[in-house]
Amino acid sequence: MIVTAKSMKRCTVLVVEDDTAIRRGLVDALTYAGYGVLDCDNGRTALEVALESSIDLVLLDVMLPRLDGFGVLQELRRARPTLPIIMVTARGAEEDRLRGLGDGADDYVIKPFSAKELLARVEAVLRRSPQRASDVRVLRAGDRTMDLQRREVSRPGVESRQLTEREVEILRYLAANRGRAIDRSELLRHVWGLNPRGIQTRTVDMHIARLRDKLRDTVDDRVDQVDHVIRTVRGKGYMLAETVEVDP
Amino acid sequence: MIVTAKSMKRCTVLVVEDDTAIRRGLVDALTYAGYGVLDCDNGRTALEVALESSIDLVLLDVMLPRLDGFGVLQELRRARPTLPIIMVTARGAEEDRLRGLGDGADDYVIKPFSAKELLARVEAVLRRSPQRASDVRVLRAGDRTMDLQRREVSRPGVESRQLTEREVEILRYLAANRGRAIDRSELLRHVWGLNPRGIQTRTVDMHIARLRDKLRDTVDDRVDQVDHVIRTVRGKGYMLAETVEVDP
DNA sequence: CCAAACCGTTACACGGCTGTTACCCGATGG
DNA sequence: CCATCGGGTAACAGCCGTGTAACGGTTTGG
Repeated sequence: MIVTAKSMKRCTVLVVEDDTAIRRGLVDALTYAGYGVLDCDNGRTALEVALESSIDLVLLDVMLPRLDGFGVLQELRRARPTLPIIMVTARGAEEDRLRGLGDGADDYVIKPFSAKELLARVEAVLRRSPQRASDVRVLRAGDRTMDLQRREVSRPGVESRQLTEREVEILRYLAANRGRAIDRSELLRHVWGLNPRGIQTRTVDMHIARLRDKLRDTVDDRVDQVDHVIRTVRGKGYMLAETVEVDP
Repeated sequence: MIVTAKSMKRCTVLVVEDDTAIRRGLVDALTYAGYGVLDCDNGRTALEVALESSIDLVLLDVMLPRLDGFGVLQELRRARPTLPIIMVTARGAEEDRLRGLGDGADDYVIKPFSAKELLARVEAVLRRSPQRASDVRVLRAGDRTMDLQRREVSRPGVESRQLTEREVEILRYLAANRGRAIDRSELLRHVWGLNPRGIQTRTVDMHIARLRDKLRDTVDDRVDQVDHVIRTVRGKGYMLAETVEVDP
């Protein structure tokens, strides 16, 4: 399936490639598939465009005049850590692929490539696969550490507190969907495995409260600090504060 | 971070996929990430290779000639119950994923996928798969010494107590999988060699209790100190406390 | 052959986990 | 300003997971 899904918004791709013929081929294929396309032929311009325009994905050749692909890759990663980037490497340049992946590229294609292959990879990278809950192992917020694998929350100098299975699952789900407020129904569905019509219990709230209590941990912690881990979104639900780091 | 951790041994992955282009992509990505890679294009050969060579993980396509992915999965599971297996399914084949997970696959990736996504899945599965337990010799917790080789637990000034083979194996397995709660099923599988559906026996608990008793050893030891060696993770199982040192 | 060690099962008591209810407070909005 | 609503949490009761004593069967070693 090459055609973009109905629900998918029209994405804009930046093509960075100095060979005019190849560049045109890329632009054509992407345009035909329904993407918006910008293109340029050197690294420095690529950086400017990528950082100023609203780009959803970058197709990045390795061999470029003025600033090579790796330079662009590193700069881009620093400025926009989540921007999807696909490296375009020549056949036989194995070490380029390794280096690209190591530097944070999402994928690579090998020249020469078919339009079908290219589009498949673009689609794969754009389909931002949500982080799987099972991958979340550790959350950090300030000096607090929430170790979901060991099921405990700890901070330096304080005895660690154990977490319940439910509490772990709540944190796990919030972490896997961070950046978004989760309403109580969704939590009940995914953590409890229920399928509630409306909410009439305060179960979720209670568990959040107990969780916050364990996070608060020692009494000296100011209450409003707790919101720096689990934030209440009034009228909606709860979400992980954006200051919380999520480690795999 | 794509690069495999320093501490992780070099793992060998078996790629089973009949589409040549996709197979090559898989092999490339894995090779460049530092894995050893074997590959084959049909189910029957896959079984032979997986059972004869020393494979650490299998990437298994569902659609295969001669013996389909599920057949391979079941055969493999019977022969090597703990071998990590990732299924590769086509987009939209929901029931395939469910069936795969039900049959004991550890994870799945959906075609098309990016190299980064694939490597993330492989890493995640390898990370949570059980480690080899054979090279654990001595555990230390405080002034207690558990010598798995000599099958005894000792502490200064107290007569040492002998451990049974089962007790040694339990400690060994917990030590090899430190930092993770092990449920009773997993222990029954790895220490007893059983393949339990549900748990209805308290055997594991009993052995843990006897083990703790030997660890408690002298009466002066406070009960809650025992949790500093084998910790109960309620609703899950047991795990070695993080204060326990593991020597090879 | 006996005794001791080892092992799995059963039974039961305890305590932790959990969902519910009730009540309070602050926010919201007229 | 008051009325209403949404959220925080104290208190409680039921359930179920866990610890372990006791028992009987099996194996091991003398």
